Amino acid sequence: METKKFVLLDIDYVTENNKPVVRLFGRECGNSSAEPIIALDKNFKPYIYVIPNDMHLCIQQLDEMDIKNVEKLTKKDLGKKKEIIKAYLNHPQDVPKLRDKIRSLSEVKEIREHDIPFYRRYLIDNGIFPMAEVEVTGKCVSESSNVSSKASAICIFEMKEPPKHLESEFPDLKVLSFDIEVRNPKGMPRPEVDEIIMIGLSSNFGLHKVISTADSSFDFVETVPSEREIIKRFLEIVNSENPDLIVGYNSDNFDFPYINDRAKKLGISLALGVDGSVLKFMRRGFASAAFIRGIIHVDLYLLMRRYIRLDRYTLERVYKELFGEEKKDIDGDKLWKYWDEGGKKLEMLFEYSMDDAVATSKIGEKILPLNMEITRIVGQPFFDVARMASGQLVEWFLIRKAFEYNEIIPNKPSQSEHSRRRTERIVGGYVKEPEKGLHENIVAFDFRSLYPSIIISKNVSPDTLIKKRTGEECYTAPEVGFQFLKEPKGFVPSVIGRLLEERARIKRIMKESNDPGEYKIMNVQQEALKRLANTMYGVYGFSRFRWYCIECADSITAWGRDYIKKTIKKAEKYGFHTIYADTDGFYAVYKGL
DNA sequence: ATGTGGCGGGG
DNA sequence: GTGTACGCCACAT
Repeated sequence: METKKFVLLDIDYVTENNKPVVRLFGRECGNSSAEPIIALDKNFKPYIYVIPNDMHLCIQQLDEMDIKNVEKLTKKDLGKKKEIIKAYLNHPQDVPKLRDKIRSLSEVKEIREHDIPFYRRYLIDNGIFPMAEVEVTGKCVSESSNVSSKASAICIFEMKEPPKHLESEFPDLKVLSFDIEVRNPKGMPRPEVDEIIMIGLSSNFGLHKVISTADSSFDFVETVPSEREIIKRFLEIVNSENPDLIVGYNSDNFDFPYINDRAKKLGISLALGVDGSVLKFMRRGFASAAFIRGIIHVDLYLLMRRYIRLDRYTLERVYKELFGEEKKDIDGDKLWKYWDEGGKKLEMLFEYSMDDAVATSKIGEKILPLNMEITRIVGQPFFDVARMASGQLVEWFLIRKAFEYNEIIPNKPSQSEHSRRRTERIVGGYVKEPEKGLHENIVAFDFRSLYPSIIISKNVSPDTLIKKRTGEECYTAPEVGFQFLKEPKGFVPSVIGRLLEERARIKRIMKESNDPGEYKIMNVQQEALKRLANTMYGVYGFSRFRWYCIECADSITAWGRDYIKKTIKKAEKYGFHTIYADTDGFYAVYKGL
């Protein structure tokens, strides 16, 4: 038996002998030349929760269905203790196959946690976090230099015990950014006819180049004989450098699909994965996501849309917003002319290609740390986290917390429940339309984390919401009149409370820190905690969420309106006239008494 | 007011 | 893959 420590980058499962085998992908921390590790766990079983009418009869019915591996458990369901059944199944795919049948058993009141993807379940139940270190115990089963088409060595490790989470430093990861150029003389590039002419690469490990079929006097240009060789060279670089992350700009929907289409046409297998698997695409609703096993592909376009509010999200616009510098741009419709003309124009095109890859790199450097930190808190794979909306982030964070607090996770709303919820309207924050004119000597006031504070101080949570009045002490929301128990502390208020405490703790340490590197990391950590706390309110008001609670959402905004109105009134007594107010802050001018 | 359709980014 | 989902705006009715 030996142990290995590595940064957890990616996770999935494969099926062996009809049993799931979880695979953890990672690389030894702080050693950029270390080989990738794939740790296998054959001992994690899929399960769902069954809430029975009668415990004994229900177990009998499950037994008749050939579900013999069951455990009795006590869990909380929105704070209420319940005796439930944890029913193990053989394979994750048995869950969608069998759940309807289980649900319809006469002794089954409800089934729960039947739609948590297996790898997510694994992360939650084992308390391990992507982008943080894990320690595994077992043995290395192969130190192969030839797994499928992989050029480099890889360690395959068989785990004998569950993995352990290690409190670890922020990992130093190898990040490769890329960007392709296409010769498209007619409208948008069409992969059937328009060839790739350049692939620009930039990284934080010294690799900066443009691979192309054209010659150049620039040192950063590597010339190869054909488009086929451009793609092969790209593959070769990824396989030999083993970056932890690959970033692109709109690469989910353009660069990777395009490379994929061209590779198919040229008969190249895009074996980019750490396990030798090919580039895959996952349909995620309206969009698609490009996926490389064992390497995290992040599309920065998606992150930027979440990170800053802009009218447009072109690479140029985003770059200017973040760095204040203009980036030279070539009109997409004319790009092919630069290529065809050659000479000076071609050199400009090379510069543009390199520039785009570098800009992508720089944007990545700027926003990846925050998102990695969010990943370390939410505890789902970075690939997923980088594609989740803020509400989903909060929901998956709460799902993890629910496991820690021994709470059963609420089910997702059914289609009909979802449409019912959509008809419910929540009154928002208080807005006072701004007074026209140029105002001088303005004072600004705003509440710090207004909604999170209300949730905590008024204990606003679905499990503390009073449905029928008893004599217990409670908080009553203004206007709407909903009531919340003072004790015990609700699930969501507890979780937000812990987030804000942790943030305060980090901010305290920051004040005493004189190490700029450490300071920067802690600043990102507290920022991530703040963002998560501030979006927590959303889970109550978004119709498709598990913790939807319109009474909670309505009460929070009602208290918010109450607080700001009272504050404005108080300011008036001291001679301040408010000229504009919105939700959690206002601007005023001093008029005197 | 309500419904439907298209689009974002990329070259 | 314990799949399958956005949110906004323009335009029409």
